Amino acid sequence: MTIQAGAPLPRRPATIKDVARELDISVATVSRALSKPHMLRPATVTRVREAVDRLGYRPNLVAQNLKLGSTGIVYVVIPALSPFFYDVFRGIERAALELGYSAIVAHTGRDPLREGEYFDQVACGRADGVLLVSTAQLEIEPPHKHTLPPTVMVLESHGHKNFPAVRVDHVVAATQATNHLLELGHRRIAHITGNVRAPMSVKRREGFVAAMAAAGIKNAEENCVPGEFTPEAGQAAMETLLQRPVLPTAVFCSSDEIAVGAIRAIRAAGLRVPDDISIIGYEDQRLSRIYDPQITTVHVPTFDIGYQAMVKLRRILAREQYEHDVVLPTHVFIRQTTAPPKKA
Amino acid sequence: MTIQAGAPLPRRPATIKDVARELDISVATVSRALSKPHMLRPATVTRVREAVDRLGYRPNLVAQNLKLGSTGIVYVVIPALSPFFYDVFRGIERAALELGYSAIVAHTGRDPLREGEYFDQVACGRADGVLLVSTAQLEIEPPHKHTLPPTVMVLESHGHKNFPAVRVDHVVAATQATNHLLELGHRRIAHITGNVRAPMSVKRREGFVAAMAAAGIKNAEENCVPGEFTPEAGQAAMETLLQRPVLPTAVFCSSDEIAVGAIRAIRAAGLRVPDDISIIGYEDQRLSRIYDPQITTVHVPTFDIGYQAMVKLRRILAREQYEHDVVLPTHVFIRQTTAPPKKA
DNA sequence: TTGAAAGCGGTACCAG
DNA sequence: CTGGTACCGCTTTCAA
Repeated sequence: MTIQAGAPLPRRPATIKDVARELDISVATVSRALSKPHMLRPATVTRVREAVDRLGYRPNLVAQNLKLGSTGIVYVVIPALSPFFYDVFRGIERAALELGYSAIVAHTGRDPLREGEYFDQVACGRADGVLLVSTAQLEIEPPHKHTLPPTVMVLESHGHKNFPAVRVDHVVAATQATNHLLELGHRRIAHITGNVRAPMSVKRREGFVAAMAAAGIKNAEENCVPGEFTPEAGQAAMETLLQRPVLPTAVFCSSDEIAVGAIRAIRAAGLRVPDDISIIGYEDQRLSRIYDPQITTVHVPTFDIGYQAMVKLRRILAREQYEHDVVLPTHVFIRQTTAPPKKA
Repeated sequence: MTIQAGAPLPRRPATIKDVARELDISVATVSRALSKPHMLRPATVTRVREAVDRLGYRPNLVAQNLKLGSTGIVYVVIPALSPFFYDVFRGIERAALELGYSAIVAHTGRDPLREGEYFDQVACGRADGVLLVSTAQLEIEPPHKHTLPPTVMVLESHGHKNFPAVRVDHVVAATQATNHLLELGHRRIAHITGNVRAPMSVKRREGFVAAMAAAGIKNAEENCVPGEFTPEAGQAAMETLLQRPVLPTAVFCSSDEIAVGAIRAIRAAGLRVPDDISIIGYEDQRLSRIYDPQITTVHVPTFDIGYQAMVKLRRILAREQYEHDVVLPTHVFIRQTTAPPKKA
C-alpha cells in the first residue's frame, strides 16, 4: 500500500503571457496566432506554435468564456439516470457534435434544489443553455425567475413554465397501445400505471381510458391499478390483478420495466405470456428487446427527440426562428408478448 | 404550429456593477455583502440583499472561477453510458454532494479525441479534476502531457499513465466466479469473453484459466470463446458452444449482458438454465436482478468505488495524503442460474 | 466599515 | 502584420 504524499499538483499552467514573454512578442499576437492565423505572417505563427508546444500552453477556457460571453456547452439536466435516457442523450450528443457544442449531463436525482443549482450555473455563464429532460414532475424554483437561461424541454412539456419542447403525446401513444390490444380481440384489458405523481402516468392512463371508451368499454378506470416505474412495482400490481375474480386477458403497462415485473408475476402464477395474458410495455427501452420474451411496446423516438431538441436550442441561441412545441409520433412495436386472447 | 420569432434571449443579466450603481455603493461592498457579510454593517448587507433580489442578480460563476482559480466541479469522463455506470455515478455523486462539489458527466463515446477535449477543458480551468471511468482501453493523447489535470481512475487502472485508481481486481474476481462453478462440481466449464481489446476482458479470462489450472484442469484456453459485451454476442458465442461435440455444464460469462444472450441461446436449443447448463455473469448489473431467471453473478461494488474515487480526488485537490491504488473486493452473488451439474 | 484599483487570462479594437 | 490596451465580472488587498 503506497501512501502518496500530498503530491504536487501540476505546476502552474502556462499562460498567454508566458508564451509572449518567451518569444518577446505581444499577447495579442499570440492570441491571433492561435485563433486567426491567417492574419499573421506564417513565420510568426510557426514560432508561436512551437513556443506553445514547448511550454505546454493551453488557452484558459474560463477566461475565454468570460471574454466571449459564451461557452459552447449545454447542460442536459435530467432527474434520473435511466436507460430510457440513453438514446435521448445520444440524439442530443449527435446534434451537439454537429453544431459544435459539448453536451454535459447534469443529474438532479429529482432534487428540485439541485435542479435549480444547475439552472443557476447556466444562467451564470457556465453554459449557454439547458436541455431539460423530464420524466417526472418538475419544480423550478421561483428565485430563478429573473434569469432563466435558454431552455428546451425534452420528452415532456412543462406544466408551469411555457418552455419550448420536443416531445411525444402520451395520450395518443397510450391510445395506440390500447388499440393494439383491442384489435387483437381483447376486451378485458387492465392497465398498470406509473407513479401517479408523474404527469406522464396520468396522461397514459387517460389515453387508455379514452381508447377503451371509444371501443364501447365504459369504466375502464376500474381496470387501472396504480404502480411505479419499476419491475418490483409491476410485479406487485400484477399480483393484485391476479387475485381478482375475473382475470384480464391483456395488460397495458405504463413502462417496459413494469412489463418485466408483470411477466414475472404471471409466470410465478403458472400462467404464460402471451398465451394466457398479453402484455404491452411502453418506451421501447433496450430491456424490451433483450428480455425473453421480447416485449411488445410503444416505441418512443428517443434519439430523434434528443436530436431535435438540441437543434432547437441552437436555433434559440442563434436567435433564429423555431417551432415552439414539437410533437413526434410514436408507434407500437409488436414483438413476442401480445397475441389474440384464448378462446374460452 | 406556432412559429416562434427569433425570440429575445433573456435580457442581459444584471452584474455586480448594476447592483452597486443601484445603491450608489462600490462593487467591493456588494461582493462582500454576498460572500463575507460579517465584515459589513448589517444594514448594508440588508440593502444589498434587497437590491440583488430586485434586480435578479446572480454572481457570474465564470468570472468567479477565473478570479478564484477553482470551480467546484469535477468531470466524470466515461467512454459509454451504460447501466453498469449508474451505481458508480451514484457513489461519486453522493461523495461529491458531501464534499461540496458538482459532478458532471462527460461522455466520450469511446472517442479518444473527445476524451482529450474533456481533459483539456478541465486542464483549462473548466473543472477542478476528473474521474476517469474506464470500461475499455483508453487513449489519452500525448499533447496533453504537459498539463494533465488531477485525475483518478475509476474501475480500472490505466495502462500507460500511472493515475491513482479505485478499482477491483478482475483476475481475482474471475477466479471467484470459476471457483463457484468448480465447487458446485462442474468440470466442463466454458468461458465467453468480452471484447478482447478491453484489458478487463483479458484479465477475466486470465483469472478463469488460472482457476481452472489450479483445479487441475489444463488447457482451459480451449474452453474460451471470444465475444463482446452485448447480449447478441453472448447469444452467438453460446450457439458456437452448443455446436461442439461435448457440451459444457457451466459457462462463465464475462458480463451480465453476455449471460442474458447465452441464456437465450440455451433456451432456444431446448435446454434449461440451470438444469442443463449453469450460467454465471459478471458485474451485477441491475439487469441480473431483473431478469427471469435472476442471474448468479460477480458483484462489483460499484457504488463504493465511485464514492471512494471522489473522496480520493478531493484529497488530491486538497493536497492531502492518499493511497495511490485502492482495490476493492468482489463477491459472487448466488441467484438462480447456477446449480450442480446433472448426474449423467 | 467602505472605496479605489489591481488583476485573474484571455480577446479585439485601434494605432502604427 | 504587430503592439498597446481596454475590458469581460468578480475578488481582494491597500487605504481611507
